[in-house]
Amino acid sequence: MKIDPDNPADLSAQIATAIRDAIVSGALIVGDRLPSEAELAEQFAVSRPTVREALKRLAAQSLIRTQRGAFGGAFINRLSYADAHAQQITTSTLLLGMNDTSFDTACEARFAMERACAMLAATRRGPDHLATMRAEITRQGQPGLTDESFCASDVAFHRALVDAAGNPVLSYQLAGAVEAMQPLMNMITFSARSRDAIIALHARIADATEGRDGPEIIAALEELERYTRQRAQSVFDARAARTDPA
Amino acid sequence: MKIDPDNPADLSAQIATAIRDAIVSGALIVGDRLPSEAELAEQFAVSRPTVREALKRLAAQSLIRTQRGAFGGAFINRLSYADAHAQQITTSTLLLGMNDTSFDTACEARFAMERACAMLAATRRGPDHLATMRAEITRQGQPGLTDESFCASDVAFHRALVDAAGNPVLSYQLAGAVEAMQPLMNMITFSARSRDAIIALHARIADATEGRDGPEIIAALEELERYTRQRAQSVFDARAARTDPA
DNA sequence: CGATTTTCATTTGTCAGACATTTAAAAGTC
DNA sequence: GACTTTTAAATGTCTGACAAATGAAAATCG
Repeated sequence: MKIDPDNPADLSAQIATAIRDAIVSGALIVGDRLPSEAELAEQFAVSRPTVREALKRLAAQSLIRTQRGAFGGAFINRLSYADAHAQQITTSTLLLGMNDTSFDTACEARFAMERACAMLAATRRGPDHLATMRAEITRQGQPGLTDESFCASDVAFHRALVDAAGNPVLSYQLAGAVEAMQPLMNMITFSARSRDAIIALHARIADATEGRDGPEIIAALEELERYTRQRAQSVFDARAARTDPA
Repeated sequence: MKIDPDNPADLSAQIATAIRDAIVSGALIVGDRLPSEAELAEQFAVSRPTVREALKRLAAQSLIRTQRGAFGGAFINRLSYADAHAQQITTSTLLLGMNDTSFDTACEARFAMERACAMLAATRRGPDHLATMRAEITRQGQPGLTDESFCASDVAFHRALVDAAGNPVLSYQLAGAVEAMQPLMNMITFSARSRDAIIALHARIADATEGRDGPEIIAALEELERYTRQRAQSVFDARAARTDPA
């Protein structure tokens, strides 16, 4: 674990990279304790604040956790699915928000991936997944629900479908795709009529999931994608006509 | 943008979260310049090193970039697909490596997602994608190729297939699933015969992509998943028999 | 002797002040 | 006007220090 002292730029970044590489390569494993900040400072021939900046970089990625006190220090963290989930959602949200990704592109990716869960969900769905889906459908039908709450419930419904696939890796990957779409979906105002159409499709998905009919889930998701993109298109068209009435 | 000064724990984490929230919510947009470290220190009523630790946390997630000199400072970074790609691969690799995720689970997720690209890839594939796929197939057939190189070429082949779908969001999401599998795949030794089987399936995928036959791509990928899992199983069985000859 | 309390060394969290380095704008010069 | 020099602002780094937490060891007490 060495750094290049001739490169006077970004010492803390170099140190962080060196330690990260040691973790990824397996030289440092979960639970291992890093040397104390003072010892690291001596090893890398830098000051303690510089070491600390490097450690904070790693902490930001949940690679280490720190503990104060005697026999405390920085420990290699087990990257949990929950941590990875959260990171993925933040990253995906920013990615969509900052790169003027078109609604269609995001929508296409999201439904393509969600359909990938359909067959597994049909096989492995349990009563809890079905219960969640039914509950969210009920909520979506309640009058007076704000658009934000409707979208949140929509996300919860689809998460239940994804989780029904019973594959944590798939759930983690899909989290970004499904949840990051929410800010984009929030830009769409859902009329009562379009809500009914969506709820009907959700019911169709829930029924198909209950009946373990994978192809039917896929068909319903395709229909939902088509409908969502059409709704978005009309919203965007209306907005364009309002701001640019030429 | 406020922090809780009564909570004396993790001031730098609080500051980082406050700024990150401002970015995610859109209060700070790409290109905006944060106040200088000295000004931030004054605003949050903390010292400059503490502010710096917070900024390094954000830099670790590629949320900001810093520039030295007059009129320098910390600027909100545009999160590029390339940055997100790299982060995703690191996170996914660590996730698989640290949570004793079974090979089957990872494999199932990876192929499920990859099949989600098949229809789009059949529609949108260009000559460059085909060329890459053919080139990698050729490389995979060369004698004397190490297992690591074979796996690397395998990843490149599948990346080409994913990229052929022509959806950057999908490419970003898939990067984690496909590339993070590589360390797991590297644990498998590929005999000449199993390489031939894989190459044959790759050729089948390339042919189907060329013929824009989405269902055939999916069928070939399913076959490949089956074969991969079978190979892995026999490798693990052999290993278990060697270490535990009871 | 056993249980409880106290002490203490270790380590992270934070602060203050300082200097080096980089950078671009502003001032000066020909 | 074009070029050079100066300068102010900002990050990068260092030194030294103190506060707070924490678990182990020592001391104390029943």
